[in-house]
Amino acid sequence: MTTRRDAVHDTLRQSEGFRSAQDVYAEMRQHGAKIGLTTVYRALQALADGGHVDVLRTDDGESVYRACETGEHHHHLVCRRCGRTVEVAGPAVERWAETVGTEHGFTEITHTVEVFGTCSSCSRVARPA
Amino acid sequence: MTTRRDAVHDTLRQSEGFRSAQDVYAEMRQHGAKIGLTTVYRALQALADGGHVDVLRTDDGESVYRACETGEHHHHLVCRRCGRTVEVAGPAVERWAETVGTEHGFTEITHTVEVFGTCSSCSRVARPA
DNA sequence: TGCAAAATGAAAATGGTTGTCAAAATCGAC
DNA sequence: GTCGATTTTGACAACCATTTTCATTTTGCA
Repeated sequence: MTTRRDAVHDTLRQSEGFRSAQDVYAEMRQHGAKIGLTTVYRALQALADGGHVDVLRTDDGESVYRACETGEHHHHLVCRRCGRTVEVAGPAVERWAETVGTEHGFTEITHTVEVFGTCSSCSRVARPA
Repeated sequence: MTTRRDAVHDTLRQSEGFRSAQDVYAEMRQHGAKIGLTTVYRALQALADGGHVDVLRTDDGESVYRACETGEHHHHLVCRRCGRTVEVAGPAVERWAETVGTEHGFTEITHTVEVFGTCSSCSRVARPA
């Protein structure tokens, strides 16, 4: 009962960066897969719930997904131009978040951290913002 | 030409935490203000563009706004239950983001950092997740 | 005062995402 | 293998925050 979900997962794994549900759907159809948009959404949600893929929101509110190489907690360094993504660890940040939260009497502390930049390839190609 | 915008800004300033455009609109109408939803959206965008308010996205894709006390770069510690928000500085995080980006050959580095938790008042009231 | 430019807002359009529901695939028991 | 029950699927419609449109009102300024 997971053929579809695996197919979605595989498609995601073949991508360098974060992809939207619609992206994944379009790509799968192009490769001849018989799958509906609804199913792609459901598969991505299931994968995200199970911690198999990471989710984040673009500035225009789209959810984008990425197959993580590691199951451990990590953050992302994302190229704002081409979407290429590097997984990075930040023990110092984890500690900082925990400390800051505790200092103000907060409990059950979580955090979101994403770093954006222009990767070396992209900055070589075009300079203007 | 800024009466409306100021009114929106004021409404935002009276709030403890982040508010959605629809929230702000509803509240202004309740207080008798004659303003359209479109204008609220436009005002919030203008304020955000001008750096007068901070924007972030909720998990369900809604944009929420908050009047910052400081114009300087800072992050937020947000209570996930009541929305109460504390502005926090994190010099260590700034440096970390910059370093991590540079190490991987990225330029023009920016970052988003938000910390979530349950504030002391809320954790006293109810325990379950 | 007059008029051009900007602001306003009601209503319609947009678009990603979710809900609905009937058809198809899958599973388990016999 | 077969049959009914359960799950999965996907076309389509519904949702809803946000944006666009556009006609009207207000404002800026000579």
